[in-house]
Amino acid sequence: MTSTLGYAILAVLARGERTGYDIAAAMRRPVSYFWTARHSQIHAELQKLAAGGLVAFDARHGPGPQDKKVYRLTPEGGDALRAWVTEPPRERPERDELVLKTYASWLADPGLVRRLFAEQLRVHEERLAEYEREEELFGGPPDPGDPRFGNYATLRCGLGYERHRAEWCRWMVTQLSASL
Amino acid sequence: MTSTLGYAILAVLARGERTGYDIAAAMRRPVSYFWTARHSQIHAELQKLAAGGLVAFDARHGPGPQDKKVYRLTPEGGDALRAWVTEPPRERPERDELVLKTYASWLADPGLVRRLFAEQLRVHEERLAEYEREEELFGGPPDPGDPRFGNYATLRCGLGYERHRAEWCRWMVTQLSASL
DNA sequence: CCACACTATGTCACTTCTGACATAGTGTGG
DNA sequence: CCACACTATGTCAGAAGTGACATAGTGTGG
Repeated sequence: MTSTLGYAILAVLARGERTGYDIAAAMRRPVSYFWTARHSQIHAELQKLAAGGLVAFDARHGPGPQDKKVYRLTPEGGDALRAWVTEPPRERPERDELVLKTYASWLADPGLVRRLFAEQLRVHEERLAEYEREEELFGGPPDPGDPRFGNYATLRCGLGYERHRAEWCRWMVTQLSASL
Repeated sequence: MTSTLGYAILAVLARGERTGYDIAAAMRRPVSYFWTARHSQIHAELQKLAAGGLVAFDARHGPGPQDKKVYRLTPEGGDALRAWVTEPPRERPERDELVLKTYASWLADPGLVRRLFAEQLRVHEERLAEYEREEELFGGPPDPGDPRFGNYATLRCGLGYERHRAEWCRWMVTQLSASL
C-alpha cells in the first residue's frame, strides 16, 4: 500500500516531529546515505500518509503563504513502520551509471577513461574521510534498541561501500595505466 | 538527449547485433550486474533510438504476430556511446531499501531483524560464490581494449560489492546476537 | 537599509519504470 | 499428440521521481 518513500518518511518521523522541509533537508544528503527525495515528492507523500492516518500534523504560524505543518507519527504509523522493517526487502534493481560506462569502456580512449576513474576515486576517498570522522563521534556501536543504532549501522554500511568503491576505482586506474 | 537506458542498450549492441528480446534477456540478470530493464521499456527505447538514427534494424521472419527485428549500432550510435562513456556520471541518488530498514531497525523486534539479516547474508554469500566461479573463467584481466574487459571490470565491481555487503550483514547479525 | 540566504509549502509537466495484457510460432519431453 | 517453455514484439494504465515555477516571511552581513 504505502510506497517505500512513505516508510522513509515514517522512519524520519520516528525520531521526532518534523516539518516537510526538515524531512527534505534530512534526505538531501540521503537519510544517513541511502534514500533521497525532493521536497515536491515529500509534500505529496505526506498528504497521502495523512489521508491514510499514518501521520498527523499541527499547523503553526510560519513563513510563506501557508502555515507550517509539524508532522508526527500516529500509533498506526508506528505499527505500520515496525511491521515493514522486518519484512524482506524487494530486490531493488541495481542501476549504476558508472558501472554501465565501465561495461562500454573498451570503446573509449583509455586516457579519458582513466581520468574519469581517477576523479571518482577522489570523490570516494573524500566521502570515506568524512564518514570516518563521523564514526569517531560515536564511541563504538550503540545498543540495537537505541535510535542512534540506526544511524551507526547505516554509517557502517556507507563506510564499507565507500571502501569497496574506492578500491575498485583504484584497480581500474591501475589497469588503465598499464595499457598506456 | 538519450536516456541512460538508451546508452545501456547501445552498450549491449556494441558487442554485436541483437533482437529486443536478446537485449532484455541480457539485462534480466543485469548487464553484468548493474542495469536492468523490462522488455516493455526496451522495445519503446529501441523505437526512440531508431528514430534518432543511433540504431538500425533488419526485419526477419520470426515467431509471433510481428517480424523479428535484428538491431545493430549505426556509426552515429557508436560515436554517441563513445562520447558518453568518458563523461562524468550524474550522481544517481542511492536508494537502498535494506539500509532504510536498518535505519528504523531500533523500533523492531531484534530477533526478527536478526533473521532478516541472516537471510540477506545467505543471499550475498551465494551471489559471491557465483561471481567467484565466473571470475575463474577469465584467466586474469583482459586488455582494456577488449570487449571482455568491460565484462571483467564490472564483475570485479560486483565481487567487491557482494563482499562488502556480506561483511556488513555479518556485522549486523553479530550486533543483534549480542543483545538477545 | 538592502541584498541574500534560509525557512516553508505547494503545483505542474514531464520522464522513467513497472506489471499486466495481448498475440503467436517453434521446439522439446512425456 | 499434447502441454509447456521459449522466442518475439508490442500497448497501456499507473506509480515514482525530476526540475521548474510560484509565493512569502525572517534573520544576517555588508
